[in-house]
Amino acid sequence: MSNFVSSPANLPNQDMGNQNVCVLLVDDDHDVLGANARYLRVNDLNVVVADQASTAIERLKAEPIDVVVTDLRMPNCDGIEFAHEVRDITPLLPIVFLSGFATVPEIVEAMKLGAVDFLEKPVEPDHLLGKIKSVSTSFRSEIALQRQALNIAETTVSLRKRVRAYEKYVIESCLLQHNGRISCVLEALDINRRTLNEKMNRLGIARNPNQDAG
Amino acid sequence: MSNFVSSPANLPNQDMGNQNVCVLLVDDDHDVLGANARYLRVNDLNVVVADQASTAIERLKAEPIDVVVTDLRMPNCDGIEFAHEVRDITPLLPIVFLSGFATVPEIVEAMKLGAVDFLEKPVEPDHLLGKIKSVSTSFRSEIALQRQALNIAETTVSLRKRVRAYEKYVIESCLLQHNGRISCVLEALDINRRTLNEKMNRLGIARNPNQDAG
DNA sequence: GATACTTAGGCAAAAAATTGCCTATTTGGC
DNA sequence: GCCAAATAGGCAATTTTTTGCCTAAGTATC
Repeated sequence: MSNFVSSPANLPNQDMGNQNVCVLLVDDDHDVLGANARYLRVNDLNVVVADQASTAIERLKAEPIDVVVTDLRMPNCDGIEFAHEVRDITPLLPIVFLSGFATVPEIVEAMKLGAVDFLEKPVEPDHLLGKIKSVSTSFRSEIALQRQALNIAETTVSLRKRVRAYEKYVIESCLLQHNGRISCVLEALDINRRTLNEKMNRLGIARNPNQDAG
Repeated sequence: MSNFVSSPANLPNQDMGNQNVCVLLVDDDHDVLGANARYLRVNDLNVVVADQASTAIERLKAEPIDVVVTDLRMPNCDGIEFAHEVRDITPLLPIVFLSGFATVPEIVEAMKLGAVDFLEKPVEPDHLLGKIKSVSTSFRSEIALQRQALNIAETTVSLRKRVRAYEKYVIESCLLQHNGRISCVLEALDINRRTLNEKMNRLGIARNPNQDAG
C-alpha cells in the first residue's frame, strides 16, 4: 500500500499483513527511537525514523508513510508545530503523539489537529503496536467512508449498504486492534457472542488466525 | 437558528448574534452554574442549566441547544459518559468541557468525542463567553469534525451505538443535502418510505421543515 | 490422556425491523 | 371548495436479527 490518498474507494477488507504499513517514528531521544523502531520492525512494520522535525518532514515527502508517531516535546521544534507541517503535506494522515508531560492546552491542540491518539510515555511497545495497527486500518476505511459520505449526490449507495460497510469496518478494525482475539472484541463492542458470530458470517469477515504479535 | 443536529457535514458559518445562541450549562456546583449562567445571560445568550446529566439530557431533547458546556467530573455520571449520551442524540453538537483536574486519557477521550475545547477550572467567565461565541461561529477543526461525523474516532462505544450514530448521520446529511425533501432521500438512499419514517422516529431525526435552500 | 479455555455453530424462541395497504393531514394551485 | 402531491402513521404480515442453550472442535497446560 502507499499513500492513502490514492487508495481505492471501496472498503479494503482484505486483511493485510502488517508488513505493508509504514510508520514514521519521530523522537529526539535516540534510545527510545531505537527501541520502538526495533520492536515495530520485529512485528513486520516498515519503520522510518527521524530524530528531528525537519528530517521527519523530508522523509514524509519522500516515502509513503501511513502513520506518524511523534514525540510532543522536541528540541528544535515542538510537536504541535510539527503536526501543523504534517497537515500541510498530508491533511488526513493519522498522527499519534507521545509525551511524558503535556499540558491540557497542548493535548487539546494536538487532538484538534487530528491526532488519533495521545499516549503517555513511557509507552508499552505492544500498546503502541496495537494502536498503529488499528489506526492504519481504520484510516483506510475512513478515507473510503468519507468518500462515500461526501459523495452522496453522485453515487447512489443505499443506506443499507453503507451501514453494512460501516459495521464491517468497525468490527474488522476492532478485531485487528485486539489481535483477532474474539473475546476482547465482544467486550470492546459490548455485543453478544452469538450476535458477533452471526454478523461476521453475514458480513463476510474472516476469522483471523495467525495474528501472533504479542 | 436551531439545532446543529440538522446541519451535519457542513460547517455552519453563518454568523448570528449572540441572542440566538442557546447554551446548555451542566455543572453540579450550583454556585459555578449560577455565576456562569448569569454572566452569559447578561451577554445576550440563551442559557439552559442543569445540575446533573439526566436533567441535561432531557433539556437537550426538549430545547434547541447550540452548544453544551459541561463539567467533566460530576457526582452521578461522569462527563465522558454524559458526552456519549449527548452524541447519541446529537452526533455533532459542540461540547465544551470544563475541569479542574483531568487525566490525559480523559482529555483525549473527550476530544475524540468531539469536544470543541477543554477549559481548565476556574474559568474566567469572559473566556468562556468568548469560547462559546467562537464555537457557535467557527466550529471545531474540520478533521475532527469529519472523524466525529463518521464516528471514526475509536472511542469505546458499543457497536450498536456506533452503527446507530452512523446511520443517523447518513440520513441527516442526506436530508440536509436535499433540503429536507423526503422523496429525494428515499431515492438517494434507496430505501422504503415506511422504513425511513420508522428509522427517523427511532433515531430521533427531526422532520426538517422550512429549509428554503439558501 | 485429562482438563481448562476459547471459539463455532445448530436450533428455536423472542424481539426487532421492514414493508404493503389504507387513511389522515398539510400545502399549493385552480 | 376541490384536486393533486407530499408526508405521516396505524395495523398487521413477513422477514431479519438477536440470543440462550447445548454440543463440538481446536489448543494449550498439566
